[in-house]
Amino acid sequence: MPTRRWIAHLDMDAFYASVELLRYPELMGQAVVIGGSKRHQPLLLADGTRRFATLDGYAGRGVITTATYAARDLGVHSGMGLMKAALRAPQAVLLPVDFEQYRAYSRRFKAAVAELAPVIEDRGIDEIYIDLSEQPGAQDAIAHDPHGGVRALALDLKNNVRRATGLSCSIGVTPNKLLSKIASDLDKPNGLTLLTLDDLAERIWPLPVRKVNGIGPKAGAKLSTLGIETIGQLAAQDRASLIQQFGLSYGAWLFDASHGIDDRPVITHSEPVSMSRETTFERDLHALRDKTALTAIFTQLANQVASDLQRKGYVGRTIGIKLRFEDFKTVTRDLTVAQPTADASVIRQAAGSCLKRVDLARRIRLLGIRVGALQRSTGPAA
DNA sequence: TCTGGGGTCCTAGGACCC
DNA sequence: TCTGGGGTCCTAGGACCC
Repeated sequence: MPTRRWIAHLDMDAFYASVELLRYPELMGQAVVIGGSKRHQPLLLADGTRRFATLDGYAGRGVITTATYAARDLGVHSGMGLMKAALRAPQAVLLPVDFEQYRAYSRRFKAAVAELAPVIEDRGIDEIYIDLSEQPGAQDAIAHDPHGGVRALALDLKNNVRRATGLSCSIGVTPNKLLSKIASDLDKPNGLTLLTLDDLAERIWPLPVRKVNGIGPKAGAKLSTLGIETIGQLAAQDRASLIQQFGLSYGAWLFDASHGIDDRPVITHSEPVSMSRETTFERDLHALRDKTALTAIFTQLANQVASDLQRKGYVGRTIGIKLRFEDFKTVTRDLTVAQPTADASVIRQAAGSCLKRVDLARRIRLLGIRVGALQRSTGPAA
């Protein structure tokens, strides 16, 4: 392991929305949000132009998965309910999600990076970490002129991604994953940010604690009640008091993170731990009054998760369900069976016995089925 | 006008075994 | 028989991420 690592974090800019703009270039520069169901597919008119749905009057339970930068300027962002977004930006164009298309572009941008730098960790559909430390050829450039060499390599990555996909991305390059993740966000879109530990106080410490990957809503709120808003303020705490407030594991991690310390390697291969399917109903359903509909959905979820497992070549031993009630309270139940399976009827039956252990007095808004403790299946599905 | 769907990891208690 | 300690598995919930 080299003493000095160079780790890149590459994040595609407004990925889903940008893929849609390739398909509908006439929307370039406009406020566009992606989310919801296939109902609002654009209509091709007789004169060859397209008619797009807008957020105005949207009714339903969808959320925004991605918004263009123009839409973000209107105060809407990913995760926001579409009905709330419709009040803020009624004229924004609404497009349905097309995961198959995004997955195709995801494969393309990752392949374009791999041509130049093969040590890649997948972090979902639109981002990756890349270990540049051992780059053959880059090594000399890095040794002679660390910043120039690394910058040139990162620019090559951006160019290759654009050539292969027509899309822009933002890259952060630093000595570790934690800092690179923050850095890639500093100059979005189409950004390139190089930082070393010498830049910590000036570039990282002024940022809000929530910019750290791993500090979420709960930890952020607790830090705020302690008067800690920025990463610098977090770094000014002593380790012992953070451990006292947050426990040994998380407290020590908070301390290290605020000082830019992160030794995690770039993981180039990982096996899935679980696979699941879940669905939120258009209206809340009652276990007795809507028994027929619920039964059909339950069977469909079991079939879907079974076919996912079979297609990808896995079997699992722990079968579980997830329910979310009308009051948004969520419960899970699971059951570990003797023989790992990918069989829809076995999964359905085990999930059914989990369901019997839940009090179904309240109406249900979400139902899910999960299979965990996965192993690779050998031969034809058991 | 409440909040999608797909994941990972951690914690904690109880069962069970040696 | 009145009572230790360690290890692993199972289950439930929750924080967090993309």
